[in-house]
Parts: sequence; structure tokens; C-alpha cells
Amino acid sequence: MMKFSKKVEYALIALLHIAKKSNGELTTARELSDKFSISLELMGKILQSLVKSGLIISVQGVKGGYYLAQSMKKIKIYSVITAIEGPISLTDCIASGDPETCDRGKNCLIRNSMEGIQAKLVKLLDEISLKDFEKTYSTSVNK
Amino acid sequence: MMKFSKKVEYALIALLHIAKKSNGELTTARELSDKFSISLELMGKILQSLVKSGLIISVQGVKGGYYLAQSMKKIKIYSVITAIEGPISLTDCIASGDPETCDRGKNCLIRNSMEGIQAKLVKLLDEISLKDFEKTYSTSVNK
DNA sequence: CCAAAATAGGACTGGGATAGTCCTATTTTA
DNA sequence: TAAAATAGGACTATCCCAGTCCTATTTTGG
Repeated sequence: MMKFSKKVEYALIALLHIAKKSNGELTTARELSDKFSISLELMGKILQSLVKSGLIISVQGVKGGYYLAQSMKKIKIYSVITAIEGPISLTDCIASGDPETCDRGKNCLIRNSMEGIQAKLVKLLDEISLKDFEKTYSTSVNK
Repeated sequence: MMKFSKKVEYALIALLHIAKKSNGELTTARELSDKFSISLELMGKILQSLVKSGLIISVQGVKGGYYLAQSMKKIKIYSVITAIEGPISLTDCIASGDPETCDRGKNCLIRNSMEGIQAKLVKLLDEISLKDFEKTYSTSVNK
């Protein structure tokens, strides 16, 4: 259960790489595809999701590519996850928002508690920025 | 990605129900199966997982059943999850523990950062006890 | 103007995991 | 010794993820 999807992994790797570029320089899907051995089509789809969520901006055409739409500090891990997978929900009834959809209905023993845990989880992931994420990496590399 | 499996849901519901019993009284798999509309076989498997992890104790035979092996305060949500699904791991390379297993090898851009997030996640889930879980429920019911 | 390089995106597929079933064995009680 | 309970192996259907294939659109440069 508690696993990041491959797509989220790829999205984070891509974002880190895009972020490394100096001002104005674009990153193409092919570049990311080659560098990290991810199929061009898959990489494209992931980048498109990030565009739709406003994390990166795309430029079409021959000289096109992608660049960050926000600073690394503003981009949160949680945003990346939801960009790729949509809103997270620990259980189906939380997902729907309607207690009646839950098999166990209004009397579900765990619904409210689940919501509590989910809120904490979201908070945690929404406090980690891409910058934090990068720092962790650098720190561990330099040791 | 961020979803509790049905089995974990069922395990939590079962544990809360088992915990309600007064001292010494056992809960049978059939009772849980009936009350929460979960097949007997599936409920049985879940309970067996909880037994193996030492969260509940089983008594075999006609008058058999299950009871909590630890207090509600000592049973943590994280233990319940691992009892059902084994150790959590946000990415495959974290799971294996061997960086070489990761497609991206030692130079994986995100491995260390992922480990950091996972540690925070585990900490969060390991700080929530079954008692906390129950309280959240009661609180929301009484409002 | 058009070929090439790039993003955009719909449709489909294989494989693996989840959720669940079926069946049998073992333990214990009355 | 029959009945009621846990234990557990083997199998299955379904769903979702990861990935592929193919086509359309946009933009640049010769």
C-alpha cells in the first residue's frame, strides 16, 4: 500500500533535473527520457500531468521544452503526488466524500479516524518542498 | 498510491471490535464476519496475520476466538499495517535495502530523500495508537 | 512552404497485486 | 464423536499500474 508509484518517482527525478537548469534554459522530454532511461511516451505523459497542475510550463515547437512554473521552495511533494495521481484518499469512502458510498455507511467505525490520519499525512507531505527534497539528497551525498 | 488496502481497513475495524469486549471475553471470526459483512475466510486470514504479528492472541477449539495481546495504547497503526502488508517502502530500492537493486543504482537522485520521507511517514503512523484511533471516532460521533 | 523536432493526448495491453473464494486440516469442547 | 472454532494452502477474478503505439498539433529554420 504505502508505495509511491513509479510515475511519482519519475516526476520527482524530472523536476529535480529541470530545476538544475540555469535561467530560461528548457528541458525536453527526450533529454529526460535518455538520461533516466524512461520511455519518451511515459515521460511525456508525466510532464503533461505536471503542466496541467501548474508545476511546470511547457513550450511547444522545435525549440520547445519545459521549465519550472514555481520556485523549488513552493513546489511541495504533495503537489507532485496529486499532480500525477489525483487527490489521495486512504479509503474509498473518504475519496467519494459521501459516507453513504462507504460499504459500511454512516456507521463506519473508522471513517473519521481515517480522515484524521489522512489529514496528518497530507500535512506532512505538504510541508516538504522540492528544495527540501534536493537538500536531503545533497547532504547524504556529501557525507 | 496513498491508499490503505481493504485488509488493513478490516483489520482496524476488527481490532476496535475486539477491544470493546470486557475482560476475558473472546471474539470469533464469524462474529466479525457477520457484523461487518466480510467473508469468513478473508476475516480469518486477516486475524491470522494479526496473531502472527503478536497483536492479538488466538484460542482454538469450540470456545475459541481472539483477544488483544496488548493494550490499545500499545498497538500502533503502523504495526497493524505491517502485520497485514509487511514492511512499507516508498520505492523498490528502499524495499530491497540494496541501492544496486534500484534501476538507477547508486546514483539515484531521489533515493536518500525518499528514505527521509519514509522515515517521517513511519514515525507518524507509529505515533498513532489504536486508542487514539478510537478516540478520534468517539469525538466526531459526539459532536 | 515544408520537413523536422518538439509537446499533446487517445487507445490499448501485459503483468502483478489485491481481494476474495474454495477446500481441507487441526484443535477443543460438550 | 460431532460440532464449532482457528490455521492455512491453492486457486481465481478483477483492477490498476506501467508502458507502448499511434496520431495530431505546434513551432522553428532552411
